Amino acid sequence: MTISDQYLSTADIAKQTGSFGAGIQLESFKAFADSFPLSGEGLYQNIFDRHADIVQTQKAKFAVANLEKIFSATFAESSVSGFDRMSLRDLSKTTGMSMGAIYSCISKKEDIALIVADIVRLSSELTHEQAMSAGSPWEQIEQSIRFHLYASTLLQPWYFFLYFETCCLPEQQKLDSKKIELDAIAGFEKQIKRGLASKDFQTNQVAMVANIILVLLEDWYLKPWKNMAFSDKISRAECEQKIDDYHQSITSVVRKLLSYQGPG
Amino acid sequence: MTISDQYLSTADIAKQTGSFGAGIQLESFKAFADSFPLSGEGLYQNIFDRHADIVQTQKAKFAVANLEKIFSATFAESSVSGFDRMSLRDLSKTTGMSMGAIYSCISKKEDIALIVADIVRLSSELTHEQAMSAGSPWEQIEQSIRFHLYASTLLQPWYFFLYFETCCLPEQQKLDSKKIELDAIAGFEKQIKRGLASKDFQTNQVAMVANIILVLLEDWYLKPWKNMAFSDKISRAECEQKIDDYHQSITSVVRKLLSYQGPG
DNA sequence: AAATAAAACGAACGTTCGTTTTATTTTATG
DNA sequence: CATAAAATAAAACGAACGTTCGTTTTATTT
Repeated sequence: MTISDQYLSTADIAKQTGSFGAGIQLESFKAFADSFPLSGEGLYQNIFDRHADIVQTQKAKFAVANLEKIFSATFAESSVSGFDRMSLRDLSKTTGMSMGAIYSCISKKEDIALIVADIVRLSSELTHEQAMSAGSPWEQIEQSIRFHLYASTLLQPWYFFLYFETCCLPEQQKLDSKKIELDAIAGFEKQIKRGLASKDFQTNQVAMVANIILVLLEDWYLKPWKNMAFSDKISRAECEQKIDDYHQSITSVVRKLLSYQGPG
Repeated sequence: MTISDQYLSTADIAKQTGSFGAGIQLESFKAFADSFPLSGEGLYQNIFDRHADIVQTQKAKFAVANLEKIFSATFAESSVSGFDRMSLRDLSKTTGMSMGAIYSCISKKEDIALIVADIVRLSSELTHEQAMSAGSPWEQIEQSIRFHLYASTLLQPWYFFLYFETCCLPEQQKLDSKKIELDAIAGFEKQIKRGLASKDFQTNQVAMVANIILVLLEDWYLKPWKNMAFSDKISRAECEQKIDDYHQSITSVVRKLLSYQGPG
């Protein structure tokens, strides 16, 4: 059994609760953030629930607060110097936690990276599920891009970390990480082909257009300095505006490449 | 004086020799490889010349052979585990060199990353120079893309390494690395604006199109598993074919986005 | 053959890291 | 207040790391 197998996928959770990925709102970024299960406090509550074997702290209240400290500090430090160079002694200082406190949230340093990989995988599965929902081919693509932008904005440091620290992970998680990307491209290809079949789209570069969508989505969370949507200094309204602008840019390009003339 | 300042730029070299970046052929990949100064043996000879302060081995013959071993092994190992995790003891085993031999080519581990940053910067400057050459706006863009594809194919492990190991570098080199990307985008924007001015192109998404070109070029050397152009198993002719196919894909997309109807 | 200098060797050093253990104190909650 | 959970601070451990350096090998010249 690989490590990625031992945690429940969204499909498993859906079987149990019937509602994990359901009811996610796309009307606005605020509505999305409020309904997305991996947002705000819910994110760390999810980690606490999903990784009970790793997190030794028993009370959710303490675990959630400390996990937030650990991951925030990890992202801040490793985005500058890399995960390997971040020592747990540094982490202890920047979080204000003792070594003992850190080691009651994780059992080893690598757990931090493993949990990030798990969360991003989970988020990607939610994104992938949404892509299967009904609507015209164009609506589907537009909504998928929106979902991906919203999710990767909320989880920007997580997506960023997984992309650049993949080589810190065991072999299976490396493969999982690559599979996330390939699945995303395959999803867009499928949507484009559907539009070709219904004569909504016209192109002989299905793979290329799908790939462009993906790399533009990656660009969003990998190069936050290109857009300033992730700064703490801007308001949520400004952030929402930037996301909408970028969404508009991508869909405009894709519309042109798919020769889509219809509404939307 | 920053470290990047202490090595000659292509402009400085051009002043001295008048020919470092001149005469690079774009007719075919083979012609390019033969005329590109950072290709084959010339690459390590260049390192030996440019970094005489680092490389303590005196005879070029030995230095070139050992530098090739060191960098080849570094790229092989660090693309899997990352530069920080690659120990110099591993490097000693895989290269068959002793620790002492390694330390007569470099003065410290970080030198390896610094030299990679220098070579990629040099290659990018050559690319940037070429972009200034004459021709119609469309020819210029097409040629720039071709130059970038050829150079980043020959130096794929170098470009790849710099992208993923930037955080292992000192602050100045981190900034340099980001500047390379921003300059490339700015270069494409300039070319697009030129085409807009001459009415060859038509778009209201200059920055977006320039950015798309860049991320597609990055995709080429960052995700070699998408295309198999970097495998040792394929012939140079097959490799050239794959580059041409990808070049065709990019230019086709860009032509569409710039509404370019003319020849080419 | 002898001399020389470059190159290669590899054991050893000091440091840092992840991790564990210890004893003690603080905090939350019934 | 009582008690269990949580957090603290400090010390210690062993493994692994980058780096150094005295020595040996090799190639070339005298």
